[in-house]
Amino acid sequence: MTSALGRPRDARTHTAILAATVELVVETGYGSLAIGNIATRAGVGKDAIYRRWPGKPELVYEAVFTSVDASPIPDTGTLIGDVTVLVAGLLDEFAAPAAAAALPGLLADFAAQPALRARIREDFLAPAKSRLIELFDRAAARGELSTDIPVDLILDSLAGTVLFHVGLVGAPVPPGLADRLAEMIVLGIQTR
Amino acid sequence: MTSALGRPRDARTHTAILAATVELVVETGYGSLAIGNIATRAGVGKDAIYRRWPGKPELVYEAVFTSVDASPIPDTGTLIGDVTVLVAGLLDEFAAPAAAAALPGLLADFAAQPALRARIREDFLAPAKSRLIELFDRAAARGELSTDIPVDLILDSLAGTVLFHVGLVGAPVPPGLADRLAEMIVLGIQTR
Amino acid sequence: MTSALGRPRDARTHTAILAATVELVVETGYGSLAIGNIATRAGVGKDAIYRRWPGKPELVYEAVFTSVDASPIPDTGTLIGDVTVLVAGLLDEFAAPAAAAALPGLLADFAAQPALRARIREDFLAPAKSRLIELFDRAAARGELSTDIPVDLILDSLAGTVLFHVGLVGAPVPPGLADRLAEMIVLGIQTR
Amino acid sequence: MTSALGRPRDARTHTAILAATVELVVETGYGSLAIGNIATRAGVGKDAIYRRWPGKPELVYEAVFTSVDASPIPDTGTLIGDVTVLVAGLLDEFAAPAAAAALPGLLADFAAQPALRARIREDFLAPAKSRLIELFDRAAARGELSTDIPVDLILDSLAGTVLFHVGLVGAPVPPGLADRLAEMIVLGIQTR
DNA sequence: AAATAAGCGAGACGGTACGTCGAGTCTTCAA
DNA sequence: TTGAAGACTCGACGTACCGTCTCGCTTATTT
Repeated sequence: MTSALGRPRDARTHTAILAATVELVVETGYGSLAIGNIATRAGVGKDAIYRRWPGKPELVYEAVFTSVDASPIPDTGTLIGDVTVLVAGLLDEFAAPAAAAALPGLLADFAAQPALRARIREDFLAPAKSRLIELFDRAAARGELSTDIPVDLILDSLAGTVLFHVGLVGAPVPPGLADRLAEMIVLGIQTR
Repeated sequence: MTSALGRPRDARTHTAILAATVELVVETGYGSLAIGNIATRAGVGKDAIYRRWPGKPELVYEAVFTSVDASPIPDTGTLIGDVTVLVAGLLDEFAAPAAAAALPGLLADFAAQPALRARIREDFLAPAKSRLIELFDRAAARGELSTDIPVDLILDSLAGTVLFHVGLVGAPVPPGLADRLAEMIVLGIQTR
Repeated sequence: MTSALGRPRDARTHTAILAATVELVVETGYGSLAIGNIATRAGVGKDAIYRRWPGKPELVYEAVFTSVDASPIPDTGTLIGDVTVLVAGLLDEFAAPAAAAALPGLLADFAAQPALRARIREDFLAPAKSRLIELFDRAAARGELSTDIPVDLILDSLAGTVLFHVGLVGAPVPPGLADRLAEMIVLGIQTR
Repeated sequence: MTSALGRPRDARTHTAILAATVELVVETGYGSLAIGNIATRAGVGKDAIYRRWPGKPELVYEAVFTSVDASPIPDTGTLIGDVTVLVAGLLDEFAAPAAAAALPGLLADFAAQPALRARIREDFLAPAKSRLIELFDRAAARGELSTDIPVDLILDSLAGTVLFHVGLVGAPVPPGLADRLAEMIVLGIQTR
């Protein structure tokens, strides 16, 4: 059991850094976000940041995406209902101001480093995939679906579509987007 | 007709800059790509670059995406065939080494600037949309399709899926990806 | 006899360059004086300047010091009177706006290049020395002076004092400066 | 008493910068002296220089003229002796390799900026003037001198002559220069 | 008249240095 | 050991001039 030696880390420092990060990423955008500015805004030294996170991508990731897997797996009784809830959740999360501001740059930095690239798969895709599989298993048990489902393709489609719309097109999310996207994909795979 | 005044710009300089950009973006990645290094590699002064392009995003865009709209609109006789050809074209273009290396960072920079964000819509989405509409019109004429088609949603899905897979997941493109994606989307809209 | 081949140089171009140089050196100072700006102000190409002068120092020198040796050798009847006139002439010339603005930087550039350094001696010191010698010869003939006069030292003193005051101290020239300087030096050498 | 906050400036960095400046100004001359090269030679970042000095003139001034007022006020018993020592000191200081290399360009830069121009008067002329006044007071007490002495004129003459000779004429300093200059000026003012 | 040749304004060209900014690390004192 | 402050090296930024060059055009002399 490792006991803490020396002065313990201050939780308020942690909080202040994350809060400052969220504020600044909205104000200046991810690309113009400087660690030094975050430190100043948080009333903190730069080292206090580098002591906790290896760099900007990891810090922003933690600051912006806190509740990724907090939401429970939906169970509405129909596949299309479940997928709609899932997509709506994605949209909610990615369309938030800080997320929308951070996403393109953040993804670019993650994509550029193999080590971070792996985290996209592990932290984001893998849990989402297991959720999807559960939905499909339930749907198959109800007889809604055949068994050989291209889960990876569906995952790429759902996430890619949402990210593309929110992060790159930059347009506001139209009302029925989640419903229409879920319907299209589910019909596409149900029809064989 | 205004005749050119002063010494005209050297086409070889132009070419050398674009070539050096493609080389370096593959070698170092978009984020580490420095204008000064491009200039040195091209045997050119930095001014020669800034005279032609306002910044790194515009330069890389022109260097990497040259033949966006060069390919003819496919006409295979079936909607699913046409869309497959379209998606395969997207995959070919985005999976090329320079494009794959440049894409995430490039999209981040474009997304960060409203002026550039507009260019995504104008230079990329608008032409793609008109192509899609033509395919759908032909399909509707053949009776393959009803008339109220969510073109924007389909566009987001096709482009988003391809970009997500190539740019972020970073995995090699599996053999049948184009066919399976096209099939899923087309079935998804034909059924409803 | 070499006859002029091709189009002869335009005298108005010459004039315009010199005029623009004088204007700009007063407005911006010697250090911030750029050949390109002179060309623009004169409505002229940069080559028209480089065709006539090797560089900024030579151009400014010609633009600012036109009438160096135009004034006649003074002959007032007394040595002190002659030297006073000489010093007053120096002060007039060096205190003019363009000259005062150009002098320190110009001298620095001349001093930095051995080739130009020689021109200080030839174009400026040598003629002044021969003038001084004539004054001293006349004074010796009148019995005002012994014969072994340290002409070089006197020259350094007169020129150095005036340049130091005008160029570096930057103070306005006090009324009796020429008289008092001439008196001090002449008495200093007459007493021997 | 305010205690120093943050990491204190490293004295070795300071020293290394000044040493590199002296070396380079001798090797390349003042005009070709580049801040970036000084930084490289000193093994230091450019910021470390700009943090301490506002620009090249101030840096070179501090690097080259360290011991301006270190020498004690001479007291030889006669005015001419005292002034000779003073002039010899000026010559020694200005004829040193680094000083001779820096002087013309340095003076030009100082003269070009009003703020620096004032420093010539404050840091250099004012102390020298008070020294001169002390010499003259002692001489007057000994009866060597009348009381109304044009101190400013004498200062301009001594400094101007030395600077002109060393900085612009560029000739080596002849052996008896200090004696002869001091003699001329002192006789010039003693004779009334 | 045609050929030749230099001058001319405009501006592109390869360089070099500028002064600023951010990165990530290090060093001080205080808690 | 944490923490705020700020100095440290490094590297890229975008700009400004340098002095040269390459255009189309003009203005002279020579054939």
